[in-house]
Amino acid sequence: MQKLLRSFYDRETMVVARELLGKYLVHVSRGVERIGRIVEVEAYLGSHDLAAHSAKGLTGRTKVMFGPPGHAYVYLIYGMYHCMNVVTEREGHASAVLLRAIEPIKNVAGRTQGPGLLCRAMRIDKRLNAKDLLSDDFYIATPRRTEPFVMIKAPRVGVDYARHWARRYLRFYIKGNLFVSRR
DNA sequence: TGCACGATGAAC
DNA sequence: TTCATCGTGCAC
Repeated sequence: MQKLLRSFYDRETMVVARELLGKYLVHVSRGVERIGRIVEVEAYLGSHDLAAHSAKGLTGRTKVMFGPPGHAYVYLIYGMYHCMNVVTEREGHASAVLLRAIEPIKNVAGRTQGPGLLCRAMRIDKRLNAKDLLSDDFYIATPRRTEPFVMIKAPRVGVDYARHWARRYLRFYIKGNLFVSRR
């Protein structure tokens, strides 16, 4: 597998989001390598995007989004689930891609259809916040063999508070994949 | 120092 | 449709 380089993440967020589909998320913890195929993502375009956490500005939680690309932004949501993002674009742009669902490839137990379930199954929590995704134990890679797929665009989930930004088609997923979260 | 509210998921 | 559960951001 070919690990994605910094230059992959340092591009327009919507391009990164679309190209993350079909890639392999790899996390090694306690000597166990877990791999999931990314099948659903959402793009958060920067501090001007009212649905993005970075729209609140530079705060303790959002500082990772304002940092350099290719790092993980992991946060606790609703007091019980974690969500994982990939920081994109140049430092200071505060954009990211939320990983919403994966297809189990290796050592992934439990359901993975949704950002909270994905993190639970991949053993991803706040300890990985701000971690470099070019690490040896936490990265995204291009699989040796890639399956062709059709991509679907849809509005993002759970961001109705973001007015017109909630209606933009910034959710991308692999058509027909069984592990895409519904709604 | 207090409090309203989630980029969710599961139960009813 | 309701609820579990708690860190964050902002009001006071």
